[in-house]
Amino acid sequence: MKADPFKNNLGYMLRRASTASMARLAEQFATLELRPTEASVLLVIEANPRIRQSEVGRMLAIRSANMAPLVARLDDRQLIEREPVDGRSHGLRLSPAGETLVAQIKSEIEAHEKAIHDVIPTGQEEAFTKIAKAIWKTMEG
Amino acid sequence: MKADPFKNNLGYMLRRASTASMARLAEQFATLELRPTEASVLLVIEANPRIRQSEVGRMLAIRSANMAPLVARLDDRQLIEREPVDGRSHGLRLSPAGETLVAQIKSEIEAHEKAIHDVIPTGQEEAFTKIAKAIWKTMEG
DNA sequence: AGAAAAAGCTATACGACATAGCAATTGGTC
DNA sequence: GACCAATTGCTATGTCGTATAGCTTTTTCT
Repeated sequence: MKADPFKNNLGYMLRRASTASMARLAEQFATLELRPTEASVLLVIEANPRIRQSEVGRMLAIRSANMAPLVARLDDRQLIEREPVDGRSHGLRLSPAGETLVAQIKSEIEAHEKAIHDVIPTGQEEAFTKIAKAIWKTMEG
Repeated sequence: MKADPFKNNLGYMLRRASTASMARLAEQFATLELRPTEASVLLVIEANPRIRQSEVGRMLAIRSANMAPLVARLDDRQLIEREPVDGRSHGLRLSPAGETLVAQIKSEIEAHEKAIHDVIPTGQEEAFTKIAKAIWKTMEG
């Protein structure tokens, strides 16, 4: 047996947990021909009809340079519709096909969340989530 | 203010926490001209002198196809040395320069761990780490 | 009116990870 | 001992998320 220098290393556990969990989620979304990032964009649009893509990018930490082709793909697939808000920006909203897809996304995410919850000792889910959020907010920026 | 569909979403918080924390760690390592993955490989080698790179890959979940160029870089920089173990594999160990660098890596990681710990309510660090590890082990494979 | 900021975009690069396929060596089984 | 399967290390290549640089057009502020 080899010595593990990352035993009980908080940052390392966080990374492996996130990677493993995202890999599994990506598999789920593959059946919808969606990547996790695309799914997250669709969810934000659904929750905020007519949102500008710059705003979506700020919420999800996706730069405008990366939002552009991403949104273009969703538009090409007719999952979203763009309508001008002013001369420089579009408001995004889901198309009917997008609405249908988001319903499936939500169900996949629900299953995914449940799978994670099942690993956490009862009563500690909220505390864990809060700490993860605190780490995010503290470490970013 | 926009509606956030990921409010209290465990998987999403995990991902953002991990991304933000890794980005900060990568900045720290940049001064050493090291990427986090390279640093982790050096730590495993230090903890297990003469380890084969296939074994390092298994411990860190790095495939042999990706290990090969990674280890080659470390060898080019003379941070590690390879000695034949049998006809098909090398044993890896740190060079003197590698030892020096690992000391710096450890100090960076210590600071990083402390920064995360400071965000967690006292007494909950261990529980949090344990849960992260459980999520990793459950979700992977 | 002019400068600064915001929005969307293209081109391009990097880092981590993936698959496919290959040569050489080792191990297990008949 | 011969043979097949597994292991090791490797190249080539693709994907995904993210990054910077630079550009145009439009809006906002002074």
